[in-house]
Amino acid sequence: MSVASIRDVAAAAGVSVGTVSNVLNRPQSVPEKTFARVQDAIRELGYVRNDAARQLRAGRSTTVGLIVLDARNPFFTDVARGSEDEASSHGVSVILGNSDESATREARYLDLFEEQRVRGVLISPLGEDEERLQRLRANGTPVVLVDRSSVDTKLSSVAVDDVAGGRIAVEHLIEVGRRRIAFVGGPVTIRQVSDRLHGAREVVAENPGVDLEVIETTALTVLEGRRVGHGLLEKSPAERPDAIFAANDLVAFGLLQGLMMIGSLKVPQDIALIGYDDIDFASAAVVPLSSVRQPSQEIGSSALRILLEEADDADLPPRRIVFTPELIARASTTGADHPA
Amino acid sequence: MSVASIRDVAAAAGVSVGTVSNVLNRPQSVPEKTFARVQDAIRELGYVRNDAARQLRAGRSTTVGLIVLDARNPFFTDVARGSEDEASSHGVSVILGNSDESATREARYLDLFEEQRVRGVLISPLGEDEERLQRLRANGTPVVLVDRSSVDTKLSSVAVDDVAGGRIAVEHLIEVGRRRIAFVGGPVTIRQVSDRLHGAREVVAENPGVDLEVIETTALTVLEGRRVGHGLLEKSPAERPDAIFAANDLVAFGLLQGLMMIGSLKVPQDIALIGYDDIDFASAAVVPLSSVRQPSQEIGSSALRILLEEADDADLPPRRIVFTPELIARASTTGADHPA
DNA sequence: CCTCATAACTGAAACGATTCATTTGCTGGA
DNA sequence: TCCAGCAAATGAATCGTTTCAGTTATGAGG
Repeated sequence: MSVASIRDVAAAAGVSVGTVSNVLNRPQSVPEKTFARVQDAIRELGYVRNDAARQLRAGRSTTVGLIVLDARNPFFTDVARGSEDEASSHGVSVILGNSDESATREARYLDLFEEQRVRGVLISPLGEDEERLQRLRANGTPVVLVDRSSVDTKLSSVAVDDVAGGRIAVEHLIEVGRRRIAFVGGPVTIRQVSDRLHGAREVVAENPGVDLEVIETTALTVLEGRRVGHGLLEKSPAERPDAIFAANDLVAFGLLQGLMMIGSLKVPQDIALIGYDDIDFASAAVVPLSSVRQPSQEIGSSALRILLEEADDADLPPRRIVFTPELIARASTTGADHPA
Repeated sequence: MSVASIRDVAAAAGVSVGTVSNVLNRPQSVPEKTFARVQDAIRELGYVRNDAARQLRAGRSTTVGLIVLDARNPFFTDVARGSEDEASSHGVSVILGNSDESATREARYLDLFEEQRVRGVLISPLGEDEERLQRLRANGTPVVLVDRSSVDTKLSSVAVDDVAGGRIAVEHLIEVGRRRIAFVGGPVTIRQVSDRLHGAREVVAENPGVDLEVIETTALTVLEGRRVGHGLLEKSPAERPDAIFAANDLVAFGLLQGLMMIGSLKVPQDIALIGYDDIDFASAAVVPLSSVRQPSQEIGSSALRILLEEADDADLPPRRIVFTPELIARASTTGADHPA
């Protein structure tokens, strides 16, 4: 049951292989009658293009590779979704690799993509080591960094401005009337965390009368959030913050649990709460959670667009796109549309 | 800057292309000195195998395609992980497609995989329509269904026994001393839901003195769970259930919120609660949630194993593997290790 | 009826790796 | 010295597609 080739189709339709190829790739250049005859033969034989041969001849594939740090992180699935949609409108396919924060896995996917001669690579890289990526780029495979700016300026990148995100969150808290603000998150060695904190500090500095307390956690998890929330219960209303900016939504969830379920503080009445990332669960929390949303899909689609441009013109200068995140205000800060 | 080919390597090392190919594919058949010389040339030129040419000649690729219904569902990411790990130990790569429950996207990925002449396809298909998959199989590409048993018996499949899962959950509730059990979930048109309910009913029928109340929801969401939980608050201790089996963890979360945060019932003291899927958040809930875990990674790895066996021997009879899920008992039923 | 422009079609060459029937180079035994 | 036997290396043929220079058919204009 070996599969039909273009030669078989040509024979069945009584034309040459060149004509079949034209039907496939330049349909408008073939008269209607011939076109139909060839199409019939294709259907008859169940012919399916052999991508390997196509690619070998063309020297390039119509596939781009995407390597993400964590395939189950909603941020990355949205990025993937954005790039896939953009790709399909250009007749290109995206194949996804999940490095899962493992250097071995990352390297394996890079090997695979390189052997496949992909049109380009989108990657949220594990480390700061760009050597391999630079080399890839130098050999003619465009590389676009996702969610990380290039350390030096040799590679294009698409990222989000976490400093701006921190600003947005705290500006919002001030706007709804809060003055004693706590930042909860950590470790601050994570770039995203320190950037968000940095943005928060900027805004506080610009607003006299507003205080910022930093409560560092060891990880961005629900458990850590709950621990901190629990700790806050012991403070008197005067010493405890009247608003919290959590470094991500998971921490915010933990805080919500610690404050409301274990203790009996009310959100937002006693303490307003805003998270970061706007994960799915955010809107489904007991008190729907305000958050800062990153334009994940746009990140994916513009990364892909840049990639294809670089694929067409190898010596385009590298570009860096930085998106600004967006405020999603919900009941945990506004008190509005409280459910149930 | 065109990339080096095997010919260039051969020239650089002063050997024939056949010898380079042997170094690459049958290293032990090449004397050490020659091997080293060729390896040097490869490194020197930065030679990378052209997979397209390799595949064209070989007639088959070393890639298998995996199509999942929802790339952000932890169940599927675990399945993917399981198959990737298994694949890499066989020198095979997995490329992932996310159909996102869209027939168009599913079809697009099938087209892509077919043109790529993948070694086989793992798929959790959208509908019951297996025609296309049967055809693929008939043309020599093995297909293994994931998380769905084949309607007729033409295709191999790997799935989980949801009836058994329902049994396990309710048996556990009975074991911890509960007698008035409620099943919360829906719509029952979802096969997984009706199977779990079916298992629950079986166990109740076998245990005199145990009652089952079915509370159907319109979707398996946190919101629906919270709505039901809220409703239960109005019932007197005598009429309300003393245990709830939620059709999945999201519903269980909602119930937890409705019962504990909006009302003031205690879990598990007043009502024991068990969910299904054991999602990440389950262990991070205020009261860590008991759940039923599916062996997702094993599903992925055995699906891949079957696939490769069928790829090697095309007329192996189709197989169906059914896994039994596993109980994960936590505080929401046992009352143990309550945090904070 | 001829010429010539154009449309339609043809088919050989090329892409790069693998395979395998041959050739080359050695070594030891007679 | 010759040769059998074996290891090592060779290189042409092959996979299926695309491309493009070249051939054939068509038809308009004279």
